[in-house]
Amino acid sequence: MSEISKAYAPGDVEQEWYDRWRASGCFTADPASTAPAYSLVIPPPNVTGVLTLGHVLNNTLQDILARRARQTGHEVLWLPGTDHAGIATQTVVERQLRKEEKKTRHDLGREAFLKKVWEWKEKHGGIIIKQLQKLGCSCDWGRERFTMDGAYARKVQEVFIDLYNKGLIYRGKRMVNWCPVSLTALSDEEVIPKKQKGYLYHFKLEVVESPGSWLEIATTRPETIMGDTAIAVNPKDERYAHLIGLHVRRPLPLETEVLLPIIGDEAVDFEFGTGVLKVTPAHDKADYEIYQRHPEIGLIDIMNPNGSLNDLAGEGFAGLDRFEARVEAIERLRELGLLTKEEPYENNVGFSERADVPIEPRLSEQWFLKYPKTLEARDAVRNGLIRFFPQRWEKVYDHWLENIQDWCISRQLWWGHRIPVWYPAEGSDETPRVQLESPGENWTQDSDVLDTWFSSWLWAHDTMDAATRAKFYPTSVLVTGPDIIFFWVARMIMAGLEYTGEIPFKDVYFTGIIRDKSGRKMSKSLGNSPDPLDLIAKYGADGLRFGIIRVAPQGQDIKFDEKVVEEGRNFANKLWNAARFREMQGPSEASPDLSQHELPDIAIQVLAKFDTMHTALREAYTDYRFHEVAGLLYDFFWGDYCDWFVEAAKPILNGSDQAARIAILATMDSVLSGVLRLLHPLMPHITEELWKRLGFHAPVSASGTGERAGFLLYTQPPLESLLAAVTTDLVTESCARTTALYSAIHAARNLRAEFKIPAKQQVRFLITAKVDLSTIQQAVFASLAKASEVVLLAGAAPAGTPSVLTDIGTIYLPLEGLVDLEAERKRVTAEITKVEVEITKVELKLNDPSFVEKVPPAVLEDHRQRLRNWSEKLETLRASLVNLG
RNA sequence: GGGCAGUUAGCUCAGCGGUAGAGCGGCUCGCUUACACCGAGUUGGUCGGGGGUUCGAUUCCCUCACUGCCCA
Repeated sequence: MSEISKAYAPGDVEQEWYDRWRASGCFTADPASTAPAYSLVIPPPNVTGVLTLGHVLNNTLQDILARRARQTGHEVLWLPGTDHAGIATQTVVERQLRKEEKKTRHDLGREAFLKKVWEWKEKHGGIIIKQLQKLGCSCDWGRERFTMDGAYARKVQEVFIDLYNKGLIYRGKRMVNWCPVSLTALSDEEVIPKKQKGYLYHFKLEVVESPGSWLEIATTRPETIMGDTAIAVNPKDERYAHLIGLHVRRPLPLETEVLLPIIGDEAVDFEFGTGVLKVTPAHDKADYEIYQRHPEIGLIDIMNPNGSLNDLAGEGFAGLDRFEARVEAIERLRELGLLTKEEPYENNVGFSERADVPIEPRLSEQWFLKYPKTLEARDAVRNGLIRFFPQRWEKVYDHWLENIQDWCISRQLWWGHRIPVWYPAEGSDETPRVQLESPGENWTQDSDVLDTWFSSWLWAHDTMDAATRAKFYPTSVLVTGPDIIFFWVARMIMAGLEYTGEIPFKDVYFTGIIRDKSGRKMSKSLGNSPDPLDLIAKYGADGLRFGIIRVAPQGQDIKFDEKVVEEGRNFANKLWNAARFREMQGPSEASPDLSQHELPDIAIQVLAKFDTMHTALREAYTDYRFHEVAGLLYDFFWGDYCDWFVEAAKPILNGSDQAARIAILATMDSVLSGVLRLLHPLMPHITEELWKRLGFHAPVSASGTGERAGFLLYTQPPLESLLAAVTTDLVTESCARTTALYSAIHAARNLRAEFKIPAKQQVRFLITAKVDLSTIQQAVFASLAKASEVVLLAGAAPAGTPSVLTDIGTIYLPLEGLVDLEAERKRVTAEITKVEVEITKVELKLNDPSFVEKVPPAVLEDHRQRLRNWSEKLETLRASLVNLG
């Protein structure tokens, strides 16, 4: 066995194991396997994407589930891939084209441009995949999919055709969310409302039929005045109702004189502004609805697709950007003497998710989908067929489905799945056709492509071939962020129900969102998003994984601090060194038969702690409490095993009792082997490495013979209690004895510190024991309390000796004249006061008749015991105070 | 405007009806042959405010305040 270095260096270890797993086909799912299936599909990251901490969290969780499932005997499929991210990818390539060739996509033409995008994808599109591999993700890479793959893309178009034939897809001229930068329509879900500080502009208009009476109007968008076709008031509003039917003169553009009718519409809010609304049907969703109720007012579109104003906006406005036009409009109103007030105002403005500019409501011809299977999708979650973790997202999901709007699925882009609709040549009698292939010459295909989500909603099933689907669909669980609950989760449920007749997954786990130290969302522009690859280089993938999981409680957002990764790295190092320590004691075995040994109390205690931890861990897995899994392993291993058991074991390992020594080593092997197996899903590389280094890789069960058998990755966690061979009575007693011993050691160390005994200095302890102390227990006490000698006394120690009452008896620290009696009296007196307070608290409860009557017997007994303990302690303290004179 | 989270030690967060916990930080010791990416000890909290239910509330209910997110 090679010697183990002092500090764990993850770099090479992680790469080597990852390569070895892949080379041995450990991640490859076998549809022919008879083992129960466990499957998940990756939420496909954007091909233009690079790994973020959000991906780290999300994919580590999936990897944990996948690896845990393999260890517990499942045939696992974790299917990876990326999506083509229509807008994002097209934007990236267009930018590159502009920079390198000073061309636009129109200069190249559709076909040549798409060729460029594919070239870009082949060259740069795999970055995030490589990064996921660095993280240790055990995806079945042979099944990697892309939403533009031939077969998948064909399926997307077939679905369009099918839904069209079912009458669910239609084309229509509607108000849509228009992105003036990407020059495409967006779905409602792609619009992010942001609070914006601006102004509410008030201006007044004279009523034509009633000179001298003015109407004051409040608006945040004076630049759209040229598109106004009416003024609306609420017919129930007594201030204005009598004006309905009259007119005002529209102030802009100056050169065109237009009279706007004053109309009545119930939708007008009395409270907002002045209660008088300018109606701009072509540039506001609510106004468009008013127009639909009052079509006689007409509509005027004054904007170009890029957000600048067109000729209809009139002289001085045409050609201006919408925000320049706003300034200009205010100026004109001021000049006309119509502007009455500029009031600071904060409102919500919809921003384009991708381009991060305010969207423009715009009337245009688009394709829409009436969602299929909405009722079934709702019921699936309502009835618990699909479970959400945390459960509260069910309400959000339900609410969205209840108020669902048709989905605008067309995008004015080139990169994506082109809409399979064909139009006949102009002048032809033919009607458009919806089909995959061109009907022939002179037919032109719809120039739009489909929303990227219209392809990814098929991800759960159309990424699989027939055999794979037969074995692995529906998938077991989906791990994703709550921010795409509508974009993806809900739609995937509908698609699954529509096209497979089944739910696509049984559980959905929603992760938290990773924020920076001060709670801000991570973003490129803020520069507050650390590169996970840097973190991996610095702390190892295992350290990063463990650190993040340990601070990621279910469904809570995470404030990220590099410190947590450092802690993960430290834990890896602790594990490494604990294994190193074991190695120094001689050969180890993976599954020692503990029934062959007479186990010392401390061994039984640590094994019992392991069993308790293991039980809690199994429970934590059942409802996806990963941070608890990490916490349980961390606390057990660092605290119970390293700090206490290993330290307590040292005198035995160095002692002459060979039977005890061997029993301790067997205990260490059991615990280490158990911990490595349980920790593997969280920290795959280091555990696999140590598994091998400790020689545990010899078959654990006789059955394993395949290629996978030698790997920890395919090794079952302990199937039964490590203490199966020990009677429960003995376990209880051993644990009680050990707990008493350890707390006595703690008290003794505390006593040393109180009297400022240097850590290095060995001292004599006297113990008036109230229990039998075995040789081993005495040795452990001496070793951990750094005692030169432990003397068991029959009676009390000499007057003036500092002491402490513990569960094993009174411990004295004889200091022969070194004790400052006054200081010691002070210490004891302070202690007495504390104990008296505790006694008062317990007595208060016990003296309350209703407490004694109503409380459960166990609690009552607990309190009585507490009183006995404190009283005993008080007596001892009082005695020692007397003792001090 | 509606909904959902959150408010616990200096910081990040667990706990959620019966003596307030962890990690980090602070302080005091210690490079003791697994580990200084460490060990020992210690400090530190009227569990956001106010009501209520209960023998008992950080934990359940109501209400208010602030913070964040989602949907209008």
